[in-house]
Amino acid sequence: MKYDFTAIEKKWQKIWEETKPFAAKDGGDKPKYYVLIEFPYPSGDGLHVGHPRPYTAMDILARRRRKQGYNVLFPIGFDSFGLPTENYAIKNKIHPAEVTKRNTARFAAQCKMLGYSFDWDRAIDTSDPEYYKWTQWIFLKMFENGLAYKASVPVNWCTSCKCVLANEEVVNGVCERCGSEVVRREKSQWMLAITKYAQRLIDDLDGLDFTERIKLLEKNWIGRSTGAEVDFTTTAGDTLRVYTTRPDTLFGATYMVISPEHALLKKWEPLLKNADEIHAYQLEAARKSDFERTELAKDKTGVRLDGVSAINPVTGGEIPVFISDYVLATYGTGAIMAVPGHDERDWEFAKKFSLPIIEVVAGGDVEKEAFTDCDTGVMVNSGFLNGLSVADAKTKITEWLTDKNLGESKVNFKLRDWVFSRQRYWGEPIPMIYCEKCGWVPVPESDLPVLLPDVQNYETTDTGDSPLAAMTDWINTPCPHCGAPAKRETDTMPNWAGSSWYYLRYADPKNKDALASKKAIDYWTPVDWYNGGMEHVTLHLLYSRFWHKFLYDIGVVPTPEPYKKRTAHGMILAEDGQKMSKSRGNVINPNDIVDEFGADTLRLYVMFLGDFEKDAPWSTSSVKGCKRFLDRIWGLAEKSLNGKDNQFSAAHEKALHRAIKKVGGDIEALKFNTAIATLMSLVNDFYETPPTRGDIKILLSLLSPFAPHIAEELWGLQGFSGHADSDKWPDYDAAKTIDDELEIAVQIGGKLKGTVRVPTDSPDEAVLAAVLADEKLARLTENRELVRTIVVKNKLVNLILK
RNA sequence: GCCGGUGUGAUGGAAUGGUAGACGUGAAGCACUCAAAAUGCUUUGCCCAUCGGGCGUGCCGGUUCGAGUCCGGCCACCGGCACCA
Repeated sequence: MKYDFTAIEKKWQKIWEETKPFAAKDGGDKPKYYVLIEFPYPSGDGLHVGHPRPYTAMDILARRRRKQGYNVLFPIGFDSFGLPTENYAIKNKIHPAEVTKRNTARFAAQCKMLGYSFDWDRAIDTSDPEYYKWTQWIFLKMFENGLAYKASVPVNWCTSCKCVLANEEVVNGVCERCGSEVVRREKSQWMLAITKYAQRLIDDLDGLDFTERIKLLEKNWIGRSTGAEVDFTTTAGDTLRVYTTRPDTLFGATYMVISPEHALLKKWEPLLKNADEIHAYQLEAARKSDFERTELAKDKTGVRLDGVSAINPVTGGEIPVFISDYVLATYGTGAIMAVPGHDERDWEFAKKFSLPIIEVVAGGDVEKEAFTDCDTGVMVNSGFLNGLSVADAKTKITEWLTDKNLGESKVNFKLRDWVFSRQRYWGEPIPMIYCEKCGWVPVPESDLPVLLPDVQNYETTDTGDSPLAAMTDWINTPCPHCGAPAKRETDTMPNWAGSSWYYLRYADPKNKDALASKKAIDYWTPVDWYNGGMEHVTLHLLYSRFWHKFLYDIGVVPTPEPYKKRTAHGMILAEDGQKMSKSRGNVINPNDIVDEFGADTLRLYVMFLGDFEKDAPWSTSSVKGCKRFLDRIWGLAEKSLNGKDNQFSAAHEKALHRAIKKVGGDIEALKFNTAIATLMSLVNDFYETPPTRGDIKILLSLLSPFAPHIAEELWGLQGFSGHADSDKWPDYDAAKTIDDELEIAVQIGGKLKGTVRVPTDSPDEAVLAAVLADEKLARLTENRELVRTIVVKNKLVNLILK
């Protein structure tokens, strides 16, 4: 009989659909294990061959855990709110909800085609009102706790489309759609105070089993720095507060720079003799996009404030104040003290504007370049700090500033609060109402969800408001507080909202009274193993950790962290080594591969093609190697075999024990490629010496997480009891993985000269005797004095001769 | 510029400081076949060669009995961040 993968895969998928062997049970005797993949965004293109890599990996893990006796939760859902769907809907004039329905159906069918052991009964959809009701509820809780606030922040504004653009929509400083200029503009937006959690988001990484590169990326992104805030008095009378990480260099501060957006500029306007020039500079800076501001960074620009200067608090000297766009309004206090001797940017600026450069840390040549080394320098020209190391000077000056009430130590983060408003239709409505009298009033919990109304036109508007702004019937609503006429918020949430808590909903996806029951959350969370893309580490992963911590603080979840373990997969590249993308036309569709080779082959291949954590190019011609492997297994296992079901043959006993150990260990270490190589070797052995029933049973049991359909089919054909996917993961006997006799490498002076065979665990003398008994090796040692012998047990002998 | 990562046969990739190249692809040969495909078996890092020997993991050095692996200094490529004071 031929290996008819199409029929076999359909058969088992139907059985799984009907008998639901992968449905998770809420409770029971077995220990729980929660395996999570990043749920897909159901785009119109369907699954591409990149999706199966992480999905198959986690499916293998989930299937192994079930065989190990765990109660496994391995859920799936759809992150369906978002811009691509909305744009597709606009282009094709189909309602986004309709588009979502079609796309999710297609994705689900594709996932089923690949035989994933998801618990489909728990499938969720972030655009389902029953779901986003709770996304809105969390937002309300955040508002209640002072974490959600409305603020005016700079956004990308297209001068022609008259609307706000996402950063991704700004390409080389111009609007992606119309090619016109994009400027920064202040706009009132809902914000989430993620910065209040910055310290905890860093600290709590320590206790988590995340791969190091993930932790590092999050830490760098949050960007903690320690320094001090220092007050400078000005001739205008106001205090100008700066943030610095080098308070030790205060004596070397020869000028100050404030950002063009700094609030004091407005106040100081009457005092400024060159107000026009400053205005022009401010306008120019505003006109520049972030992109230009950083690209043109090499050449420093700025304008000196004519009419206001500052006093250095330690020297008492009067120093000039500049505005320059190299100082960011959004970091620190939006103002800096400039120490050109010890900061590269300040040095450049000082050179350009011929400002004095004072050396306050000895060790370099400040006339040639800024000396920024903190470890070796000694303080000079710094009054009471002279002679101290940089570290000691930092401590002393900070104490001094605190003492004199001129400043204090301060920690800053690069992380900014999260801009949470989108002027788009296809997202969760932000459940807030604006009342002239009461201000922003939250929608009462009992009125949730605030349903996304049906609109005729969901295109963006000329005014930059959400398409919802035209829905007067929907907008106008009485104030929940005083009953006066009021208006709903028309902005929606960003696509990261629904995915920030979805793993909680899986615990209890149909709950109508809470985002999930306390019992279900206590039982299932935290997620035991979460795998996803590296590109989500600084967005989704961070956002969801933030939300989870908030939910922990208000007593909704029992742990401070949502995910115990996080790993990340590499991308599958096209055959040319480039990223797969529709525009390059190099995308591989999994359906084509499944049609030609079968789902089991595709699953094997995506796991076999390289190191799971690294990018790897696709190769259609290599896929057939995996198909051949399955064909060879089929050839061995479809016919009737001798032997007992639960006994290994003497010929294969060692190889089997080793394979059980290796495959299990490799799955845990994400080394799926070598796990499959081990199985391939085993099959090669079986072609040399025919296997017994017991041998084949183990092979199928180990294979079943990787290629579940064929394993199950052959299991049945052999008449083994039960199913391959529920059969206990086999145990190995460490003693039986060891050979009786080994080949020992023989080196002379560190160079490999030959090998000898000796019994395992032979004493050193026996090994040496074997070496001398070898004619060739003995000849090489003739007439030479043995100076030293190194023996590595069961591995190698190294003879050092004179 | 800063922070990561990577560099191994024709090729995708294996190798707790201990026999480099497992496993797969490709290629060559043999068997089966009228023939081809499929399948099975064999060979396949490079150089000289008869046994055998020499050289080999981006480059240069170091540590070590022994280095793809550890250390120092380069080079190249990929990714992220980028005037964060």
